[in-house]
Amino acid sequence: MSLSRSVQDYLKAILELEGDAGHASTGDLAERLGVAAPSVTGMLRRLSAARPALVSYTKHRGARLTRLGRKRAMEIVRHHRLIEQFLFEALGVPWDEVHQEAEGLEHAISESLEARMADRLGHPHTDPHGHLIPGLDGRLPRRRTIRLDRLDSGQFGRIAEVRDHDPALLRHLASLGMVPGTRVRVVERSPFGGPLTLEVEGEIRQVGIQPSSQVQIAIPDSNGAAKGEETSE
Amino acid sequence: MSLSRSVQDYLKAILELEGDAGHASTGDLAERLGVAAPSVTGMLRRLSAARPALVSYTKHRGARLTRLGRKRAMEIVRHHRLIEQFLFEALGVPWDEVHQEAEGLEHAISESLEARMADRLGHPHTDPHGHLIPGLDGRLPRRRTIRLDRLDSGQFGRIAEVRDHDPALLRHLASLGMVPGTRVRVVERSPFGGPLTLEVEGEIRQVGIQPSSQVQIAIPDSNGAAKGEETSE
DNA sequence: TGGCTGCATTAGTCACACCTAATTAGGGAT
DNA sequence: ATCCCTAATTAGGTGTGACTAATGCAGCCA
Repeated sequence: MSLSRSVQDYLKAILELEGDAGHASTGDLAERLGVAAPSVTGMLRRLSAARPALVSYTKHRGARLTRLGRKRAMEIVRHHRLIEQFLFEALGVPWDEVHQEAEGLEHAISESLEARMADRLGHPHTDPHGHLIPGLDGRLPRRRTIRLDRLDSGQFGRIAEVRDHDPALLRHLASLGMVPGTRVRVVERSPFGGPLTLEVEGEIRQVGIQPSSQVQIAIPDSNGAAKGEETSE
Repeated sequence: MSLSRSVQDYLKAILELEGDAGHASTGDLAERLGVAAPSVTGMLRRLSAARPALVSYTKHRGARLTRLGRKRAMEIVRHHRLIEQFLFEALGVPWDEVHQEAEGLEHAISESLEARMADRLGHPHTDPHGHLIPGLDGRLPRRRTIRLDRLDSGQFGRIAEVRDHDPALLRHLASLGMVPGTRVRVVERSPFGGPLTLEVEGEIRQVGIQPSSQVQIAIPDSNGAAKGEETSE
């Protein structure tokens, strides 16, 4: 039983909102998917009524993915991120465009084509925005990150990933050299949501609080796996 | 105004049937699209009622594409064939699988991604089955071909293109070395739909009438453009 | 505890694209 | 000219996924 395009989009959106808030509310889903709230209620009812259920849903209390729903969602995310990486690496599509392209292609690609792409890319672990690519089993390694705007003055770290929905934001970040892997240091935090002063690749930059909140900084493993990188400074 | 996936599939099917028979009948469309005949009638009514119309349709008389409909259909065929060529050349997808993959991807690819793929491939003129790829303007150069099973004994020519819908046929042809560009000669024709005896790359082969009918042989230009090839024998 | 406010749900439609069953039209054979 | 057969159309219905308008619930503030 294959899932319709709409259903796939709902599952992916629920997965992402769950990551942010623990559950996906009707309103948030409606906004993210660009549909009216009643459409969301209707879909959640159907998804939770299906056997086996993909979503668990209680009225007025939002939705969560079931184990199976999460698996399906992860498969879609795998498609999406592999496609992004392929477009970026193999075809040179700019990193602010790959998300939009992948949004359509993720529903059209076959498993065998996906396998071929992964092969060609050497089975990458991340997409162009630094997001981890789930394995074929739908599982992801855990990775601890912290939002750049939550770092204190003087702290530093390496950019792990950036939110990919807004092309303008991505272009802005790229123009500042802020791509995954880049090392940044917080020079100063202005209070009350003012801009951050950062050191990026030796340059001092002012970055607004909004863009900063879209950037995740890697938290090094405590067991020293990433120690080499940290001490190379 | 973008066309739904179904509409795109109808336009493409009408284009192909028009090529074979001059017009697309309800029944033929239903068979090709895998839907019931009344569904086709309904769609043709909608397509011909739309302003601007994509299809001209008279009851019991089948459908034809309008100028605009043909343009749209050609755009889809361009997507399809470029994707086939890309999968074949850039990803090594076997030629009997590319059609099926492209069937889904053709509806999901953006113009800008298509341009990038065309660029990467050096703006190819044919797909892996030898079919011509329409230009961005939706136009195709004319090319004269004749079905292999219509060739007389002793005649020879170069394979221009082969039908791509049946993977088993494609595997069969590939196993005989019968791919676009290959030179074949008709050694003998059995009467009453018996097999053809061919010479392919120096080998003598028996080929059934059904497979032969799916192979188109190039008819050399009369002005001698392809003369060099013909006389090199 | 009562009431307000905002968010969510129910109620009722619509368009799209499909289906089966019943009817009608076209075109060749008698 | 009529009959018959096949193909196509009309009639009536379904599931999906969306919408607007109207109603209902939850949680907060007083």
